Amino acid sequence: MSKTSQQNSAADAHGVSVIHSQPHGSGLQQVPQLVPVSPGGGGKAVPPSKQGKKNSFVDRNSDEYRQRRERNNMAVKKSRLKSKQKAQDTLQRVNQLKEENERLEAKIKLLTKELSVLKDLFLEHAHNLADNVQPVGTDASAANPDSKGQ
Amino acid sequence: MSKTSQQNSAADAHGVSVIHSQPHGSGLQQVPQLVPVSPGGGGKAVPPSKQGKKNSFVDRNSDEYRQRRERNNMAVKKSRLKSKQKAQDTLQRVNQLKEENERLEAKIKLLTKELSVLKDLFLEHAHNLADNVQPVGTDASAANPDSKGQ
DNA sequence: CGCCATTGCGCAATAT
DNA sequence: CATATTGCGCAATGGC
Repeated sequence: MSKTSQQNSAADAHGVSVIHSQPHGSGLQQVPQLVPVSPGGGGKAVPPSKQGKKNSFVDRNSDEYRQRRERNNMAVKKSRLKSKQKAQDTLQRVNQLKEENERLEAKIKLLTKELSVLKDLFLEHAHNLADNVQPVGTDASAANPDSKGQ
Repeated sequence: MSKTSQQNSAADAHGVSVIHSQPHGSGLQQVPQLVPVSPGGGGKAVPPSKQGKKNSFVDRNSDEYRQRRERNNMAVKKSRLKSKQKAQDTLQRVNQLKEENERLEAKIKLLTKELSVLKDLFLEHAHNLADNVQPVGTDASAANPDSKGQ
């Protein structure tokens, strides 16, 4: 479980790999050192003959290469960490929303209850009007025991 | 994408790799073929010739090995797919909860409005009682302009 | 052109 | 012993 290490080569498409280099050596052999790069679509493989200086091969020994690799490895680690972090945040968001939801449901329950109480009061009052109360004003329309919901 | 076989080596701990080969050739050399496995025990390096059956080396050419690798690769793909799926589900869950939340908030708004209307009616009625109405029954409690909030 | 970020992939160690 | 997970490096590719 640590990192850094060593070598190898590949052939076909890109599924290659290996690590390499470490301070303390262990220099097993190296093998080709130049590897065809890019599997490309239907491209065949290495053009038989030449390749000026920078053809389609990669010198796995070059400092350039190693540096590039190391940088990419860092980038990859960083990116993955970020990704993981985001996933975790999302999970947290879910819990947060769930809590918020419960809070809202509770509030709804409360409001509903209050409404129900008030409506009952209205009904009761309407009954009172019908049973025990008489309008006093000059307008007779008030004698109407009218109670409607919502 | 394709698979099967091939190369490379390693040294220190594990960070190796490579893929295998391909039907059509590309037979770059092979190098060691036997790789020390596990940092663990103090195995030396590859014994030039044989290795009984199971010493601390891995024959990267063995069918056993290749089969094992292939199975693991499948498992890995499967696992990653599953993982991705789960992450996506979580995201979906977030949106779902957000919608639910909006729905609840709307409902709260509505209920609050209704309550407010009813309370206003109560107040108005209470004023009517005070201004134009007189209780007729034997019960005096009806004359009470009582309105309390929340 | 190069650089960093993402992403798919295989390997190997380890967890289940 | 087999599969599932996980950390890691490589290479291709996308975006700047």
